Amino acid sequence: MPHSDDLTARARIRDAALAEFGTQGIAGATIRGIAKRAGVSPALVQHHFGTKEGLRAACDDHVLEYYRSTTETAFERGHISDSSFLAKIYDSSQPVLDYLARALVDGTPAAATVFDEMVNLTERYFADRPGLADARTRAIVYTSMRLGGLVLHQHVARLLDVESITDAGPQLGRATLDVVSPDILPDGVADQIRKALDNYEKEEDR
Amino acid sequence: MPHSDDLTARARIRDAALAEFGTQGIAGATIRGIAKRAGVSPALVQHHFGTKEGLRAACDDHVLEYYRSTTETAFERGHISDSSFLAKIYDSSQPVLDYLARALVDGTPAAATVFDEMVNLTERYFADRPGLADARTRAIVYTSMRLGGLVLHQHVARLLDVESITDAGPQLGRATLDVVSPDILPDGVADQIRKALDNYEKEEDR
DNA sequence: CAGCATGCTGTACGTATGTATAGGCTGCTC
DNA sequence: GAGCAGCCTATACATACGTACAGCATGCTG
Repeated sequence: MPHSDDLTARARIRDAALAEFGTQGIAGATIRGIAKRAGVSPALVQHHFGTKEGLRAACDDHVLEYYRSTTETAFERGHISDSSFLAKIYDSSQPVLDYLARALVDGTPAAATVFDEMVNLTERYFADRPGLADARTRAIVYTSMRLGGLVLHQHVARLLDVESITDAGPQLGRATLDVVSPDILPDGVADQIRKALDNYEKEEDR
Repeated sequence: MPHSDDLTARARIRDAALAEFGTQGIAGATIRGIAKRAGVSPALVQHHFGTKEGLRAACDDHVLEYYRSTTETAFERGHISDSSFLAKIYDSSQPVLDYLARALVDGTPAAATVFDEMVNLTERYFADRPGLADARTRAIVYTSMRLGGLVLHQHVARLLDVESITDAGPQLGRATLDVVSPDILPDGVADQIRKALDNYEKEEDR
């Protein structure tokens, strides 16, 4: 599905850029490398996006819009349970995930925005659970922890001996449930997620 | 204390490299930039470390040795409670932390080793707690989560409005206690950490 | 004091990279 | 069919980078 030939060249370049930025880092990626991956000339990259920075900004826009649309549909369907929402993110295409992980470390504006909005969502979602720290700090720590698995995906995948962490979704979901305190989740959500994980695996077995 | 003039030029170059690699990324850092930061000529960098890759390897070695020595002293003192151990890591000098965070994402050998060893330690430390996932996967997820706060330190610091996350140690510690399930920690450890945090703050107030 | 190793610098070279420019091909409009 | 706009390429250029090399000062050794 990804990288199909029926995409416009512009879209193919953007996808290639996401992948290259994601795997090589923003500084490490090159226009020529991106062009090669997209199967076009380096000059076409410049034609569509102007400069490397412009291309990176376009990637930022794309990831941000992707993030916004997924959270929005999650909201519409009413089940903005934090986990299903984050599951959406993990269902993103690999290039988008790789880029987001890198962007969070390289400090692009979109990554900062995604982080901030996730913190805001989490803070609201967790409501007023009692704890040692204030709700805001807890939301920040929780978000950094959940995204940690994304940013460090290569190590998680390596130790689990899978190609991509998306190949170990339920396993990771269960372990996450073990690690995260049920006290900070709204009542009943933990059970809800447990059931969802079971159903997911049943469907996969068919 | 860091970056003092009484260090050998070789050590100053290494520290400068840690900082540059950490802030700019490995591909983004340049020999010239490192030399400038260290206050030496670019040629001296080459004289001491040969190539950029050699310099990076030296940084890897340094971080790995730093990590090993801190975990070792923690072992010797008998309190290899995971948290105090991770607190040690967070007490590392800023350049070392920055480098480690980048190295985990850029995928250097030392970073992979640190990750693996932390997983092993965590797995042993958590012993045989019951849970949905196996102990190994839980250790992997837990480690990725804890290191997530390190790798994403810039966003955590930004939202907490502090210069460095080391300026918010107890606050982050408390929030972490809120987020992490007490069930996976050995009995009594949560209380232990709580007390340690209180003592730490008392000492700081003096 | 001659010889030499060590730490350090200045300069130079080849290459890769971002970017600018000129031009070609296709398909549409009048 | 002439003209033109959009998509695309080939070539060229300036810069920054990693690296090689020759040389200078200092201090130690015989």
